[in-house]
Amino acid sequence: MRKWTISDLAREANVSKTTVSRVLNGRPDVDAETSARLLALIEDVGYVRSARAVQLAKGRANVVGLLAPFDTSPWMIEVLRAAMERVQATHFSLVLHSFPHSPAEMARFADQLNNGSMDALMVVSLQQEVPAIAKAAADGLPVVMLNDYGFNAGLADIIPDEAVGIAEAVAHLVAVGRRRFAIIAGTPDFPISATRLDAYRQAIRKHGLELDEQLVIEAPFTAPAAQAATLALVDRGVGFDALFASSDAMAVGAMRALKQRGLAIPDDVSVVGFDDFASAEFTEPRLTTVHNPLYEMSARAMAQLLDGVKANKPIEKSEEVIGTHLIVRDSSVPSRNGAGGRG
Amino acid sequence: MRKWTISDLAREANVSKTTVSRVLNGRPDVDAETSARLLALIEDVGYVRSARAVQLAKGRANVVGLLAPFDTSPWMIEVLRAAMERVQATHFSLVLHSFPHSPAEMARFADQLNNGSMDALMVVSLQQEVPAIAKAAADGLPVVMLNDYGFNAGLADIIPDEAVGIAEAVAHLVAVGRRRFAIIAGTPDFPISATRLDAYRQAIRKHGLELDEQLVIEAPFTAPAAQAATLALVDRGVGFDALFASSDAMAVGAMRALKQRGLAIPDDVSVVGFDDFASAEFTEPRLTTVHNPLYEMSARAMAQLLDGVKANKPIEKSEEVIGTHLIVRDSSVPSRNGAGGRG
DNA sequence: CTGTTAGCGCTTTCAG
DNA sequence: CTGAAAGCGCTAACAG
Repeated sequence: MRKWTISDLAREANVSKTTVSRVLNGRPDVDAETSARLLALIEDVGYVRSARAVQLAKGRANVVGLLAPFDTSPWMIEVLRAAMERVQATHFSLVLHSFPHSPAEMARFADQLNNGSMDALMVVSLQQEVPAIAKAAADGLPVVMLNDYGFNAGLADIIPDEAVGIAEAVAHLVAVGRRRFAIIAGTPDFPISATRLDAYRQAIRKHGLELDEQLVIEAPFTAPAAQAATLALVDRGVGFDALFASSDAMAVGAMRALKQRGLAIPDDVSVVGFDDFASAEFTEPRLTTVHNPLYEMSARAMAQLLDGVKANKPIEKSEEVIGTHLIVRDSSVPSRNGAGGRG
Repeated sequence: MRKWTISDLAREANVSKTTVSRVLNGRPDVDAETSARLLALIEDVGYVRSARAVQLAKGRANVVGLLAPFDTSPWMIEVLRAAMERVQATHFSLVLHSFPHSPAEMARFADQLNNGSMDALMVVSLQQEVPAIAKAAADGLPVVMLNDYGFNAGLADIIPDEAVGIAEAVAHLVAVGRRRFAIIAGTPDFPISATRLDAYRQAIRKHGLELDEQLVIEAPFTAPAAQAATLALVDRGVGFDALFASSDAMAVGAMRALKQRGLAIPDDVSVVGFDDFASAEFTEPRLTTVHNPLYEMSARAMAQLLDGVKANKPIEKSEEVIGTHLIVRDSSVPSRNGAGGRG
């Protein structure tokens, strides 16, 4: 016999398909002897339930979709790790979807949203309005966004509380004696650029200091761009002893520029980044940075989604915030320690 | 009407389900007018085919599974990128599976292998025998391994040709004037440790030189371990001017150690790594390294798998090799350039 | 505790 | 060019 089905088992054991199904699903209302006999047979012939048939009959696929920018982002691995761990503890599967680039891809994705191939959806850093998603959510699909920053109104969104970690960073810088704060801010096309800049400015104020606007410079979120910007910043001639780069990649560029100008890190300038990607361990010196809680956010999103599926109800609009915190490494603590220092 | 089905469409349009199905599948043998009318209706009511029903009827899920170590490996993103790109060009989906850690997880995975939830499987860096996979493959499931190094006999495996890139690296080191070669080798529990060490040794021989066994030291594949090993190596007092670290992470540790001992990179010692992960751009100096062709390997594997599914036949045992090459950055070319140099 | 009878929504011979 | 009928393999009332 090629592949056993529930009917084969039923015939072989002289019971009905229903009974077999009950045993398969561990229902209590089956005679112990019958159950044991069936289980033995199942084991014996190596029967395994057809996932497809179950899905059709149950009207559910036990699949959560993950829509994310796999093409670019190295930090996606953090999101994946968390999602996988949560999913693996259940009977769900995780299926990946890249952002649809062409209209054709968008159409296919919209179909997937509605053809029952997923029971829930997690969307990472979309940051653009996609009506098909909102519609699916309105039709009852549990959807949680990560880092959407309000682009898709009405959907649940989970974002990091960047200000907390940045405030920690500033407090740390003050504690090690820094007073002249500079920042490589991101470009205005990303919402996070302003968020991080504002948080930095506010945090500095809380310490009775002021962010000198001459020490603010914008750059794209890449190492080379930040390097150029930092060079320009140093060349303005306005001294600074603390530099916050709006991302780890930018921090790398900034550190290169500082070294180029003969400034020692951290002795002349303390550098702090944002993200805490794996690479932060590999910079020289190792980078002090604000941990971006992608893992935690993803875990949280997945928990909400799985709950949503189980409860069989959509997820309400909400904006959940996950705290960030500073990871102190070697790029920020000068050896000759200033004011509040402990050196 | 809540959710349109093929029957609803048939009734509404006064045709049979069969005809609707034909139109849905773009079969040519349908009256043009009927077809147009149906298409209009479909568009009109926003009908979308149930993926689950199609899958059950067709006996195929159009899913390729990806079994991989998501918990640890940052380079997985490369594998994912390639796999997603290939998959997105088709009507397949990619579903993720983490390595089963407990027997229970293994049992669940083995079930998935046989319950029709995937039509093909790609396995990354498993490097341990998993009979369930071999069995599924024998039963007709297309399976391709990446970096399995023969642990699962009888299955198709794709591996990098590390020797090519390492030979390039050695040639490069010779060209910039290096003659005293050292290596931080991996520990023997990983097959790649010996592969890389041997390739290095052979390459050096091809240049009429010899790898001094005093300049070989083993360490786990991490930065701290490599740092300690490098310190020990330097302290042996046997001079060297070129150091090959068996991974990028190890190279980072090695560079730290060299700096600790007052050695300049690349002027005193040229450092070359292996992997070319994103972090290689972030080291100081930027790391010259052998590119690990994970992306290419994954793309190749996916192509084979999709072919296998389309042709509806298993994939034969094979060992495909993908070339590697050297990426020259700043850690290897000394400013005062030696022998074959071009400075 | 167990079986009967309908589906789940689509595909596919086989006739016409 | 079109339709009837029989599945795909399992679940789920509803009776007993």
